Amino acid sequence: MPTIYEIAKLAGVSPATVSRALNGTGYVRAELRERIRAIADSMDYHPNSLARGLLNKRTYTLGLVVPDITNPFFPAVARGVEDVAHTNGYGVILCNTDGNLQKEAKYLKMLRTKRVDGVVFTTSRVQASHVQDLLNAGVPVVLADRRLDVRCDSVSADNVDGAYQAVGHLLSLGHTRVAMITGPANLTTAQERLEGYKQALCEHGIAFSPRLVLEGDFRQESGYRLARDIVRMDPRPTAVFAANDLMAMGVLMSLEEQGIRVPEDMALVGYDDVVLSRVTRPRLTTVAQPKYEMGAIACELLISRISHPEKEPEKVVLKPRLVVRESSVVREVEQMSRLAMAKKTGRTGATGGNNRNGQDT
Amino acid sequence: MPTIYEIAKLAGVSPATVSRALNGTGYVRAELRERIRAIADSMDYHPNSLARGLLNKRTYTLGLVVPDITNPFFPAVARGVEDVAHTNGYGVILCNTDGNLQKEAKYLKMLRTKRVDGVVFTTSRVQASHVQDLLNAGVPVVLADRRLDVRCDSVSADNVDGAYQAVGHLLSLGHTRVAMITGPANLTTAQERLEGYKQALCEHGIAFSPRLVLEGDFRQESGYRLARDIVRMDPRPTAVFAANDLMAMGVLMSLEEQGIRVPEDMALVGYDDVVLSRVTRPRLTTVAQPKYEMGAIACELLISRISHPEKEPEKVVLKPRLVVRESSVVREVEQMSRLAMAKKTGRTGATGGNNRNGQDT
DNA sequence: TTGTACGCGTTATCAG
DNA sequence: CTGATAACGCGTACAA
Repeated sequence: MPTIYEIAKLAGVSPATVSRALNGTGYVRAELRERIRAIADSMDYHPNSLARGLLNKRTYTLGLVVPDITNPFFPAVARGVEDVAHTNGYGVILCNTDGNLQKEAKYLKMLRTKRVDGVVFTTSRVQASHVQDLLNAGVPVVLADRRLDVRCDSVSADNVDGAYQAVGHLLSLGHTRVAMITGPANLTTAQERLEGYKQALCEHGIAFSPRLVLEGDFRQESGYRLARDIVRMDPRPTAVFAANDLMAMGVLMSLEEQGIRVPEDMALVGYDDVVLSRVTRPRLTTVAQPKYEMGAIACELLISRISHPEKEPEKVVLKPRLVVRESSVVREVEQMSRLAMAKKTGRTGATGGNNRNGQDT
Repeated sequence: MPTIYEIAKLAGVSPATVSRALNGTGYVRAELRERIRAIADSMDYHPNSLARGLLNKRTYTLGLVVPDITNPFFPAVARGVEDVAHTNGYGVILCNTDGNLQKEAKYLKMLRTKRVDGVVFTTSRVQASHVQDLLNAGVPVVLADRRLDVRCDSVSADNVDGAYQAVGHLLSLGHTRVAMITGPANLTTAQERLEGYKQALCEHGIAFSPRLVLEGDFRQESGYRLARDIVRMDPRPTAVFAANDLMAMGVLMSLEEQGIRVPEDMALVGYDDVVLSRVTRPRLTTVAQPKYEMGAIACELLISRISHPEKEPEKVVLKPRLVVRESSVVREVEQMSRLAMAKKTGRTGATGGNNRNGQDT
């Protein structure tokens, strides 16, 4: 690994001049600068960011803390973070905590030792104190998709609005008895989605009935199980809103086994727009979260805060988007558009190349 | 950010002693060591890895280059890499190249500037020269799931064997006319899977017929389109082996639309075991790749090479595993086991908690 | 057992 | 326009 000293020697100048020439900072005779650059290139010189960071207290490295990158929600967020980071010259260190506080603590220690310039948190159960410690130490933090009672920037999606859109959609199709399968009552996302359900009913002048609300656990099996309870209700609901796609998937399977047609006999809407929801039969109407944008905005907030440590914290709330597919409306036109789509594609890739812009559209 | 100097001042000793006390290196009076540690803790001291790295030429940071973390294949690999890295005290910088060589070059420049101790490559079209440059610069490289004519460590899955298992499975069920939809002919994975198909036929004494082989592009649409050609063949094949799950998914949709039952009228096997294959109707028989293990082993190889730069390169080849589900065999028992599974689960999580060990099982 | 002093590679400051 | 020098935080010979 060559250093500016060796380059300086070869160029017959001082290290300081090499530094200036390479960084374009300060005055260097144009011709000399070119010569130095050429020499640096020929030596395959790469500046040492450790030495740099030691001096200017900037590492151009960020930390990204997720529970598990393997969980389908996070790759899109991570991609958003990483893209913005990269275009701004930052690298991103990935941390999988599994929601384990000790692991989280260990990762944070590593990040601090590496002197990262900031951290994006996307973990479900963050320890408020962990975030606070970071903040106290002067390390900027942005929370993505998490509400936490800490004074820092954050991005999240409006779960109330998402659920409101979903249920509003069903109600405007004429349904009047809409059952809901919620998530665990202690999670804010679940609470907010229930709230949206209530608001939609209210707005449409339909009384809220607690008996139509069943608590699931965000896993497929609970949807599968609770669907049977819904079918047995008297009078039977004509539509179901599941607080996430996994549970909706379970509902779908259960209904199929019971010979109940979707959407003809029972309409169904999920939440999250995981890839799965595009390939079920019928394809699932659902609420898409702007995952990529969440990551991207989180990273923008972070980078902006790094240069302005004292400005007021921003709380960005993104709007989710209802994606109407086949599980909620009887007539459909998607079939044609899908075929049209297929025509214009020609890319190949080892594991099925995809493109991020197609992620949430 | 406190330094050992400030700690030294408070403890009334020299910085060197603090360093020794904190690192447990060299002799320090036990009582003094404890006192120093206590002071360090109270000051929330974190060693500066930049200064350290500058000195010992080790950053304990690795680079992970993937085409796109959003592509369902890579999170599991990344998780494998990251887990092993973390347990060995390394951090991992994530790089998404989108298969774009210029982006790749830019990332590699960043990684070199950051003086990462090594790099794991998992990108589909790696530039051999990029890898070679790294190697020449003394940066250890491990290739995961990629064959490349470069002298370095690698891990990959045996695609020939996977295809061989898949087709062997169909043949032993009594099928004699098995069609195959391959991937792009220029990709080694596609070539190898075709080779496995041929070997299985050969072994079972069935002549290879080129007319039964159709070239897809690893995308769902090509499976959808080619399925029609297969149905029109005379005599019609009774089974299809698709070189990946996405194409198998397309086949499934097409067959359903044509009123051809799977597996009764036509058996189907895919490749990759993406999550999707678990929720289709019927669920897809497929070949599971040990993605997590690939990542984990890649990282182990890398770390081991970092300490032994001169040892012979290792080429690890992992065995894929056939996962028999409903799309290939008429009688099924999975239904029950699924219900049994459901009973013993109780975890919750904001976005549907999952666990990585369940990834490939 | 502890302290002193140097160097890792850069850049910023100050002379020249 | 260019060069010398100090400093960033740490670990480690070497001296005490």
